[in-house]
Amino acid sequence: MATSPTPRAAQRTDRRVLRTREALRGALLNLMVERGWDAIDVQSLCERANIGRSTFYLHYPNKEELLKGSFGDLRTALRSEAKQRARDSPDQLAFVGGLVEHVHQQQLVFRALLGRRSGHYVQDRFRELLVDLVEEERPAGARRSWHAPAVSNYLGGALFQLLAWWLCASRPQRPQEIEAMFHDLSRPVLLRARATPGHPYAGTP
Amino acid sequence: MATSPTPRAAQRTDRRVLRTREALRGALLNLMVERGWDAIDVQSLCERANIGRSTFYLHYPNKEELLKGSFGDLRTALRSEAKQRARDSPDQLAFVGGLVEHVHQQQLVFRALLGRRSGHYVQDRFRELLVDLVEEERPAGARRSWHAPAVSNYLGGALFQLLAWWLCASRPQRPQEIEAMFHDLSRPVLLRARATPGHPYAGTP
DNA sequence: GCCATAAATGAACATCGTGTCCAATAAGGA
DNA sequence: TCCTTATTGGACACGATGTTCATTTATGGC
Repeated sequence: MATSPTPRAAQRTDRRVLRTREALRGALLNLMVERGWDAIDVQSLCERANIGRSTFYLHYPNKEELLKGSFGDLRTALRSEAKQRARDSPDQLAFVGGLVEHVHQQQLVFRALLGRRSGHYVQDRFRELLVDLVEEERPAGARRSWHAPAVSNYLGGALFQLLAWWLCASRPQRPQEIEAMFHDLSRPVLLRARATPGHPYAGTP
Repeated sequence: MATSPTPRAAQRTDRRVLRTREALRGALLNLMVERGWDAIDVQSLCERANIGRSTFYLHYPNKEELLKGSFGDLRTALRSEAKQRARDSPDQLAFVGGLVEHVHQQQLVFRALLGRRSGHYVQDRFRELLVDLVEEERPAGARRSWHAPAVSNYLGGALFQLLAWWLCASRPQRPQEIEAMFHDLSRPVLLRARATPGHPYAGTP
């Protein structure tokens, strides 16, 4: 039960559990912005959600699992938005535009996600998500050799850090500027990665 | 006292405190590799170091501060190595070679530093360190406009994630391959960043 | 609408890690 | 040697975690 907070089927019809989980996710988002992941404890989570503490453990074994559930939502949202944008424009990494815009609109949440007061678990999953999104948008032909995932990680890490820098220092740059910059810096990376289908990085034994 | 574990002067001559702090740093490294940052508590730190628990608090207010001290050492080590390499070769980002080699030799430690069982605090400081190293090696002329730090963050994040991917999936790539790949992917980024001294990312109002 | 089922509640409990304090002891340095 | 300073270990209060249970309350099938 506690391990599958979002079963794909509507097997969960009982409104009570829906309300409870909804409230908990709201409280999580709320407190994340307010205090940062580390400073959240189950106690305050339940208070904010107006829920008994024992009820929490009826749904999730710990706060990490609650986050995992909520994160799944963000993941699917970003992914579908990404796919849509990918259809509209044939450019590689088309999802970045939507992502940056989304991050900009939800500044507070993402600052909590990426910032100094975030948590290791949160950041890792977000970084992983970015790398995945990059990976998915790269043409299948470019995925042959070992350095394909390396390039995805390179770009994903770069995107992560660029966003973190943008958000956490509360820079005045507009989202379009960030997007343009990322594209400008990444285009040559993609071209170079595509142009070398073999094993170009053989090193010097 | 506890806030300055590495005073630059030899004001601390008492061997007892030196031994104690030495032992604690050793234990930290040891347990970091063995369990990961999150799973370390002061108790086991002291046991491993053969030190009374109350003694720990005589030196550091918590385990984060102990880490901060140990991290300072790594920072200066990498930095001096970076400067030396930078003199030997005129390439930008010359420090990467030494870094990758160092990471390779100390695989276990760095896997603990970057990996899934690391901690938010650890990762953040390491990422920050990489961004700083990139920043320092970039020519002064390229640091004018707002996007200079953005480029440094881009590259630092990319490097971080590339290393993390390399280490944590225990890829068979040799350090030279990783270094070559990073340089290959980053050279166009540096060129592009240098070629546009103005505000090229104006966006579309 | 009734009722069996399932969820929510709150209080109590054991457990663990933290950080502080202190008196006694051991070791260092001049 | 002798004074100073670090170490020691045990006790303490505190706060958060996760579990259990008897009781109350809401839901959905009939």
